[in-house]
Amino acid sequence: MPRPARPLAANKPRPNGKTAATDAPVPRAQAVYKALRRAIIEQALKPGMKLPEDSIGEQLGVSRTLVREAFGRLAVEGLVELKPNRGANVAYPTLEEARDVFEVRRGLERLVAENLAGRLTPAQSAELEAHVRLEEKAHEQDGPESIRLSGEFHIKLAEMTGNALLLRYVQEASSRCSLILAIYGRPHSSECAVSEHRQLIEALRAGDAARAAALMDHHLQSVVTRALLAPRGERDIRDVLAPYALSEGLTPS
Amino acid sequence: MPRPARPLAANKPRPNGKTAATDAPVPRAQAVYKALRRAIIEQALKPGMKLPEDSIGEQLGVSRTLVREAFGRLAVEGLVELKPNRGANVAYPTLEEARDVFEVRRGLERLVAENLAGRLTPAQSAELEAHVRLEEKAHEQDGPESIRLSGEFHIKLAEMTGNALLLRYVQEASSRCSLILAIYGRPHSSECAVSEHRQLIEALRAGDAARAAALMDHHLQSVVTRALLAPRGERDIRDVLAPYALSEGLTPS
DNA sequence: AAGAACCGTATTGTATGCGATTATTGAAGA
DNA sequence: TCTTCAATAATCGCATACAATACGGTTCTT
Repeated sequence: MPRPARPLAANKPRPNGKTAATDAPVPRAQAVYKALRRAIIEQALKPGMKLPEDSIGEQLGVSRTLVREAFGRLAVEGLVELKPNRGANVAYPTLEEARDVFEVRRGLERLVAENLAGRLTPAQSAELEAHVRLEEKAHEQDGPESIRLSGEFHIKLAEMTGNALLLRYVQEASSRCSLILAIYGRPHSSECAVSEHRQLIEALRAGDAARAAALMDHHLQSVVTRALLAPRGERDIRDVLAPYALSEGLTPS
Repeated sequence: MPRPARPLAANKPRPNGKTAATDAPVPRAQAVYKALRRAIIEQALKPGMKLPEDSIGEQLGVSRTLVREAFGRLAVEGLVELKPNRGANVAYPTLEEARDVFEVRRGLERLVAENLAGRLTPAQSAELEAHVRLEEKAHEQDGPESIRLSGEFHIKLAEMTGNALLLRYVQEASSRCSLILAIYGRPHSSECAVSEHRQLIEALRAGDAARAAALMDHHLQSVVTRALLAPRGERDIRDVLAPYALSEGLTPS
């Protein structure tokens, strides 16, 4: 069912011939990349889902060329799996990969904490406080809002280091964590304990690098145990059926 | 001057019609990606160099499409800079970016050290020892061999963690370090002190995670001070002229 | 002669098309 | 009824073609 396929938000007609102030003609390839990235992170595209080039291109109003380019980049970031001659899927990390991601993330964010300890400007400090207050508010009605906010807290911290590479890696790891929690996480345990965020800010402001690092480490560790313990949606049918077989005295080959 | 343009190692004509056993038809896009990546790391393509799509495609025997795809991925990894409508260049990291990369790398490799401490199998241990011996031998004649080997030592360590993401990040950081040292590094100070590698192995084998992490940290720190201190080729004319201005009592705006 | 506007060329951005590979369906055989 | 196999449909891999943009040199203006 080929729907109208509106040509993506990008590059509006622009009434006057002049460039409208700071209007860099951003390549649409990047727009496609961002769109897919968001769709995956927000789980509009679910883990493991097939990603056919032309239907996606149709939906976004671009040709397969651009979609392919986006796939390539997303594959580097581990958000899509690219199988030769068999197309692309939203990545479906194994439990092992999940552990790897969390381990690396812990290392990275520990670095963030160490970097930031004793270097927060009053403005940054205030921004973090405000953010935590938002988290608390959202935590009460426990919507998806809560999840998004706790994620953003960590991104904000990474931004404040001023280290672009560190930010990129933290973002990447975070994205993959979203995927992972979508697969293996409990329904909606809002992943981060707000109180732990508070303590962390405290340590950062006090300039206690070691304590900040330890808090961060522990914080992320507990995210794993809190949210990641129960593998729900199995990837392989065999995993789903195994317990049934056992209870019936059958032995899977 | 359009030379013959031999079609890349990929997909040889294959005399018999049959697929030769385990012959996965690797996508040529990936071959292009790898080729460019290596060329950049080995500095056949120098930092800042222009990368025109069609001449590169011609040389590799592929169309611009594949070259562009490769550029996209390399850009994600920070090895090329992609400017809209103005093409691609080999990345030319600023000193600030350089520091960022080294900081992240330190964090990552510290993680490697912690992960590996007390977990080295005898085989791995032996492999590392052998590698260090190679380094020592190469160190005497101080060729480019020496540099390559010290880099590989770190990659080997990352591999041994079994953490794919960690390996990827360490590799990425290493690649960018190559670029950085090509710009800001001393001519051929073989970057790593072999003795430090030895000590590290020692600590890993002893299972002393804290000491291993500290050694790694210190080791990478000293790479920076050893090799990175003297900014040679400046990117910006202003940097070059500033000292002259000062010595003449002029004040740059 | 210095600067601005113009135009041809080179290069990039994107769509489309064709051959190749894989998935699917349905029929014949066991 | 369950396989095996073949024909067809769907999808991918890649090259090519066309449109849009930026660069360099030239000419025109002041």
